[in-house]
Amino acid sequence: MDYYYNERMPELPEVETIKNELVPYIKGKRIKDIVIKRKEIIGFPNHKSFVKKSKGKKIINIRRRGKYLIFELNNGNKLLFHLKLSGRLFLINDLSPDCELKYERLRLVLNHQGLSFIEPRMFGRVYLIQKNIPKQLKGFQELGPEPLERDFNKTFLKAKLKNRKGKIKSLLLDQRIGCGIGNIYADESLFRAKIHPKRSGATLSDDEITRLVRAIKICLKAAIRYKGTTLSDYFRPKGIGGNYASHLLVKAREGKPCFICGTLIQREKISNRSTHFCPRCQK
DNA sequence: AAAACCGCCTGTCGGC
DNA sequence: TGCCGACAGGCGGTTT
Repeated sequence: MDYYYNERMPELPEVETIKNELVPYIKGKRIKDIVIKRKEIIGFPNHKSFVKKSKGKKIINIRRRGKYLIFELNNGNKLLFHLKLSGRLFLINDLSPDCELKYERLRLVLNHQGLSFIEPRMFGRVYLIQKNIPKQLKGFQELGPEPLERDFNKTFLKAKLKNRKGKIKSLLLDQRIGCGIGNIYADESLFRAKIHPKRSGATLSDDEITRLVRAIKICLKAAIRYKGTTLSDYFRPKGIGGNYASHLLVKAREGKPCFICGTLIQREKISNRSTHFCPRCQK
């Protein structure tokens, strides 16, 4: 049975792809102007200080941390983007003021090029940070280790799951644990690790934790290789989608046969999140 | 402390 | 066909 797929948010592989594809166009470029079309899109500070502290500065590097994109400026300040559910960053060549992009909230004007922050739902934000991290970015400060780095391992995850009664699905979505993981890759990872999403974190055995760590790394790496998952709203800076959707094992496959055992994939709300899993393979 | 729940915001869908 | 309530969802905030 088909239904409307709301799994649309950029997660780690999507943000990583956006970062990789922005670097050749943006790195080393000067921000000649900043056009704010909706000032609420600026999470910190107020929009006037935001412009004052970033206009005319050079973008010396672009990094990713969790689901955040970080533009490092040559004055030591940083621009942090969070795309949340429907945010997109588009490279544009037409810089004329009458080039109206639907849902455009902010535009960085560079040399002969622009970077447009499109965000229909207005959940996404851009922050300017200097030395001190504002309280709105507490979550950024508390992010756990990057899942593709060595310090995201069995020891780390075991410590985090110890005494946790919550369901493993929701624990993976906690960015202090599953940094950069969202609704798609949480489900994909649990399927690959053969762990039922409703299992309480504390009940996972050492072997299951090892499998989960491996599964997370494999899923994320594969999705990066295919430049992310486009089900509805994620697009890369040049406007094209990612190619991982056809490789998904459970997400968006409700009612379709499990690739391992043929049982129909189920969808259920777990901790208020639409969750896909194989009721037979995942224990 | 941690788990559960709420609200932000807007497009899309299903029911009538 | 058009209206409208329900739904989705990351994450910060609030309540339990």
